[in-house]
Amino acid sequence: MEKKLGYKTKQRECIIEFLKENNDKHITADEIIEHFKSIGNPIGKSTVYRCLDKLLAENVVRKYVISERDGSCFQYIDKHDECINHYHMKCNKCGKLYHLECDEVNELQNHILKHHNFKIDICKTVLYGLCEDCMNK
Amino acid sequence: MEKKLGYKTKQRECIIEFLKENNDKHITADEIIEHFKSIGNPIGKSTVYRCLDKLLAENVVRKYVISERDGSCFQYIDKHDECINHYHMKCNKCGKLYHLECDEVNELQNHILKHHNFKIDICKTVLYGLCEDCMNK
DNA sequence: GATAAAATGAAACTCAGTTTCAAATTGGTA
DNA sequence: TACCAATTTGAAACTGAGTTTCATTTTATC
Repeated sequence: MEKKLGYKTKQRECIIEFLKENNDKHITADEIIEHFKSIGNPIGKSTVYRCLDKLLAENVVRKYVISERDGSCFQYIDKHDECINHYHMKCNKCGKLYHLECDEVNELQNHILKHHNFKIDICKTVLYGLCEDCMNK
Repeated sequence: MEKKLGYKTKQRECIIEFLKENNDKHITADEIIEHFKSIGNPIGKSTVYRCLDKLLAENVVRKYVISERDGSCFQYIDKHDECINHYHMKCNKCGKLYHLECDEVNELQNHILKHHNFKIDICKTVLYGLCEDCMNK
């Protein structure tokens, strides 16, 4: 078993560190670019995008495609955290993002896997609809 | 009750007609533009996009955001057809799109509405994951 | 230190979608 | 029919996320 991790570079380490520090948030590529520019340590656009692609392939980060408009979000995967079992629900009207943790909903995954032969990727799946606040308006 | 339908224009009628004829497919804005260019009756890009926005607001068409890469898809809503009760599942690997019709899955909507106060919009929601073929590779 | 493989970054590009604005079309109304 | 305001059109320029190119730099290894 070889590890094909490629070379360790300063840029890569910086990006990982930044994502680690913010692993309770969803961070966009642009936010990474802006952050390093603002602290006087700019990292090129293409480097950031390429690095994120690699980190995704290596399972170091999760990618969320939440907005039609804005860019994809990334989140560092903490080995200790088991919070991969929640869905995202996004309101079409106000744009607010909700986290849905519910055993019954998670059961759905097993159902779809068993009966429809499809293995759902919770991270990439966003349930769109109308939130309570917007329903009552 | 006034109807604020705006003016009827040739372009608008052509686009509606084209979507009607293809209401078993998912049509992108670009496909509309190409179609009318190819038959020698070009419709401007901005007109197509604006028209689709309006048709969406008027509930004449449904909009699907299926691909990260390609454009959104539109589908004419046939009044007689009740087929709004199916989800889309998209394979992360091969990109293939599957239609999921299943009472048990649809039951999920009620559950989420009752217990989590969120009204899921089936059309806009795409379940991402791995399809059978790609799982076995 | 020399070397090959891999990573960087500036710049130019792609592509879906939006904005701008002058010109054309629509649906009244005199 | 002629006129008019409101609306729609479309070419062109723009936006913004993400990609590609390629010369230069960095990395790990010998």
